[in-house]
Amino acid sequence: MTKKMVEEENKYKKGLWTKEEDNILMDYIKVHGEGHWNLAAKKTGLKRCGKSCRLRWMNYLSPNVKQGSFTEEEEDLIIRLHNLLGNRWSLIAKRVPGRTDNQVKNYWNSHLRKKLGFKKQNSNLGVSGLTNSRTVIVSETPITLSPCCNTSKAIEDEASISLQKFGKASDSQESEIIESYVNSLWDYSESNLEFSTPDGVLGWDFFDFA
DNA sequence: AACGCAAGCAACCGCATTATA
DNA sequence: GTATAATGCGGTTGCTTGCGT
Repeated sequence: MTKKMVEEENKYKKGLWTKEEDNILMDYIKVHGEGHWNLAAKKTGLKRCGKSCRLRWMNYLSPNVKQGSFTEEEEDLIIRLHNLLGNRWSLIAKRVPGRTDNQVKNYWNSHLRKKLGFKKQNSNLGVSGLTNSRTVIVSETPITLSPCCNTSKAIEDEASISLQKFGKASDSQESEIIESYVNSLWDYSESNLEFSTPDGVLGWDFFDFA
């Protein structure tokens, strides 16, 4: 390792944030607002990179972040959203008020995955091809669900058609489609749901996004 | 009391995407 | 159109804490 590389590595502090660092960052954001994290890192004199400042604010310091353990309602919501979206933590977090993607991800990995008997898996579910099958593809044993609701199916079909229509959609287009799809499905599912499964393991509607 | 182990979580890393010059 | 910087995301790491022996 060259001297320059060592210098570069020592430029920024790593590890847990101290109370003092938190206060410095909060004071800065109170005055200047969020954003421009690299500038914030420089101006505050914190030996942290902009990325680290952003993460600290987003995941811990922001008044919008809810601390403490997850409620049953939140847990329920996360499970349902994960079944719809896969490991798209930021999308899931947007729908769990006060929770960050990191919180949701940690909670899923440390509590829910175990609880539900999910295998560890690399998944980028949720985007590249809605199918008409209703299969849980991330559980130990795939569960095929019987389609029992025309409205839900219609919403799913519409999302599928939209995605096909765009062909190779850009990420933002795709996100938009998924967003509206989830909204529709979510609104719908709030008032309905309880799909039957052959073994009764899970009681909601699942879609195979693979 | 001391040790080892596992769980939980904060933070880091690498990559992708978006914005700006 | 291209290069560079900034931001966002998801996977992973490693420290802390609690529990069992």
